[in-house]
Amino acid sequence: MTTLAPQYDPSAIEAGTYRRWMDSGIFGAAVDTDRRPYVIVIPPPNVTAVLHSGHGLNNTLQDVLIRFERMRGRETLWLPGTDHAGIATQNMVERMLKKEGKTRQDVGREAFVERVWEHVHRTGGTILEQLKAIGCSCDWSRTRFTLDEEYSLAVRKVFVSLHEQGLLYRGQRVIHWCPRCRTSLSDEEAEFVDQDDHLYYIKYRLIEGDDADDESRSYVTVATTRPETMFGDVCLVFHPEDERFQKWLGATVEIPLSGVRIPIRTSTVVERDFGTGMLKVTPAHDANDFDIADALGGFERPITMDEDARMEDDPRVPEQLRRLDRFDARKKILELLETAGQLERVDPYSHAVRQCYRCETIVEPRLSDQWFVKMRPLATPALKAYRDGRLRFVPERWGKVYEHWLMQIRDWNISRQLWWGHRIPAWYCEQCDHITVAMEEPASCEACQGSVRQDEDVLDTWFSSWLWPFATLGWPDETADLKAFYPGHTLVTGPDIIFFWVARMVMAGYHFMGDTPFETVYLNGIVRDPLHRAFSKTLGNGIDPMDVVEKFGSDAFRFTLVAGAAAGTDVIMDRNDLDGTFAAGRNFANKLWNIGRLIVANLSDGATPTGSIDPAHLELADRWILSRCQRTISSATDQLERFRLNDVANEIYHFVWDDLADWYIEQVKPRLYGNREGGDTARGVLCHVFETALRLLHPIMPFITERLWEGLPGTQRGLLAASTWPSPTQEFEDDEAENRFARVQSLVGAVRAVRAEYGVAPGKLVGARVQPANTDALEAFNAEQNTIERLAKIGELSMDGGETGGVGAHQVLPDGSSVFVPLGDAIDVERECKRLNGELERLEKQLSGVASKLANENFISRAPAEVVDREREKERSWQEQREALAAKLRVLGC
RNA sequence: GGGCGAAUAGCUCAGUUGGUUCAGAGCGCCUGCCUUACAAGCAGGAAGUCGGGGGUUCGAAUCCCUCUUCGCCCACCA
Repeated sequence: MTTLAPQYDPSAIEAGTYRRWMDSGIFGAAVDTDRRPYVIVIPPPNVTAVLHSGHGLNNTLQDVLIRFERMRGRETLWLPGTDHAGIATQNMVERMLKKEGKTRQDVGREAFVERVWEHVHRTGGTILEQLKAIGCSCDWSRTRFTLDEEYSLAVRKVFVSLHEQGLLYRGQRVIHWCPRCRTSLSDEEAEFVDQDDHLYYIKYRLIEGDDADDESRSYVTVATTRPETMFGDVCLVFHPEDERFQKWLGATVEIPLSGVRIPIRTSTVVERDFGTGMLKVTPAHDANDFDIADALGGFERPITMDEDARMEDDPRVPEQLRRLDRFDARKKILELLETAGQLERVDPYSHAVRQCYRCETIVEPRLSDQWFVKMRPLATPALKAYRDGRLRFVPERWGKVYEHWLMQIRDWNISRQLWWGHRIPAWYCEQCDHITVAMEEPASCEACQGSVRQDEDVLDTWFSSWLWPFATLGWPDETADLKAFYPGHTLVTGPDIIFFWVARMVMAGYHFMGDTPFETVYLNGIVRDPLHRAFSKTLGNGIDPMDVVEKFGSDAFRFTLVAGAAAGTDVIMDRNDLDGTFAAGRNFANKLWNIGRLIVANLSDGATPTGSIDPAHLELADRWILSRCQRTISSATDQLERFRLNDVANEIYHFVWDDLADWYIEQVKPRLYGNREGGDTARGVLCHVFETALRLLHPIMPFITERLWEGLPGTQRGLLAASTWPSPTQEFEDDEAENRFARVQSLVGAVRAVRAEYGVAPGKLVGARVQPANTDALEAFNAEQNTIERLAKIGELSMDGGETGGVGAHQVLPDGSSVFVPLGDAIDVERECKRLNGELERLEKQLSGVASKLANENFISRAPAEVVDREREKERSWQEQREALAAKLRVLGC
């Protein structure tokens, strides 16, 4: 046992404590055990990420669950790792290159990928070290990376199997194209953002017949938000039942500026009330238009913009517009249309456009060849799992979001035109049309033995992360890990990736493993600033968890997050007020520390070994705290099982601070000091209760509890992290003791209130006479004399002081009993009267001031209403104060 | 356009099946205390028409309707 410093210094113990856990190997999961497994896979952070508060919250919650289940005796596996995060990481390295004035094309694919690996090897995995700093008890021996060689094998295996099963195909579709990242994106990666925009009404010249190139031309007006796409138009369509346009069915119009001629057709997709009721169809640059043109049949799909979203160098595009960026082109086109008199009007129009989720560039719909996964067959079991209750969400409402998405799921574009990621295992024949899909590079084309070249693209990052729960365990091999730890149990993540990741993991889990990868999805909230904005790098409003750990300790950080975040609710943190934000956790850690110090200081001589408390010697306060302790155990266990982690934190907090520190410890102090009667019992109970509190608190505050645990007496107690969660039993539950102690508390509270009110000096004893409301209460009070006297010994209260009748104050207790607190001997009545009279005088002066103000017509009529109200409020509160003072003076008889 | 959520003390938020325990917590504020575990503390205190309105009920912060204000998600009216 070592001595403890008066103030808790987390930095002095945390690193060493973590090392002891690591050395003991308790974070490692064993496969050869009878214990029931409990598995969480970490949401793998980007390999180049540094820890932010969101990670802090997410991983703390996981660690709380893991440590809780570990202490409950389950074989826990918390599997850590990182994600290669295709676009994000590639962008990061591209930005680095840019500083050197280079692009990835300049350095070439191989050198670029080499460069990314270098970066990953140099700075990657920083975040994992930071997770250790906040106490995460992952099984680090099983750390995985989504680009590990074994992991890549799983990814290829999945690609090949899906292909064999007919669930994977290469198709030409209009996909979301990010011209900045120069890659296609899935629907989920192209997020909606509202934009104030314009609707342009453009006049297409009507060609009456083949030879109608005369001046009797009329126009058809079409509304569009993207005039720059019009060179890719293949027809105009209106609703087949729209009377207005019937006469033009089959007619030909000319695309403005380019003069390309296109027909007018019909489609039921058209909304008659929108725009002019006439829609331009651009199959290569709009997904809907693609479908319309496809349904009509027989149209080309001209691509009129290149990969950088510049107007294509193509005969369809007027020469002066070629190579222009799409938005510059739009401006130019509008000018030209205006000049030509073909811009009928421009309406303001706000709508949602899609942008790249990584760089926020507006995406351009673009026709291209991509690999797609047929999702509907995969979605079916994932939906069923939710509906059958095999998979549940906390909070429940997210389940509906999950369900809705799966019901309207569309095929998943998994090709990315990037260099960083899993290269698509498909090889194209140079001679024939055959595509060879295989685990390893084929020597030649399967069909014709021609030479082959591999697909240039890589796979969507999420195409590897959706395998995380089983690919990390060695799949497709039938490893011992896989057998032992699949399916897992809880997934803790943010609601923002329900579609990207959660739903897809469930689909992959059922498809490849035949079971859900986890039973419960716990969605944590988002960490926000005081203006409720999410933390972001660009806003600079975030809090670096490492700063907090350094300043207040990991436990303060963790406690604040856990206590402050009910499931699914956001956590507010103010980077400009770290002290305020983390006060609860920091103060609580210090409180624990000092309870520990008191115990250590008083336990050295003759502590009763924990667990051998003799019921016969227990006093009321002992029975009370043991009962409260037992209830806290039951309740905390229950709340933890229901994922109400904030309730767990707050309940233990109040038990430790209010019950243990403020009442029990104050009550037993007299027994603790020296060799008093009952001292050993008090020490035994105190030790037991505190030890229990440490166990309960350990999952939330692992460092300080481990250190304090180490300081408690008892040989070979081992690590708290490897110890057990207190079992919820009824052993010490004692309603009677709780009720009776509650009466003591109310009595003591009443006396304290009187003391504060009348300025009784600290340390000065006052007496109290209780007139119990009924015989039950009378008995109870008589039985509690002992306890009350104990409290009296700390200098606040005695039951025998004071004269009946004399000067004193009455207080009514919740049970109806009344307390009389004689004050004659405790205060200098004369002086107190003088003081109170002085106060009263001052109040009267203030009151007459405000009264005359309020009587002043000018004031009432001219001053702003809220000022008048404020004065009225003042008057009211001063009048109340006057009443209170008068009452006090009456009590004191002056 | 559809859906979900939120509105409770100055601030950030709890409040589970409608009922003594419901009007709470932390921070902040006011008063008094350096009491031998802790001033990162102790004791006491002020502070809220539970967003507005209506309804159900013996009883509503809680259930229903409606309005207002915010936030999020989904969506092929270009």
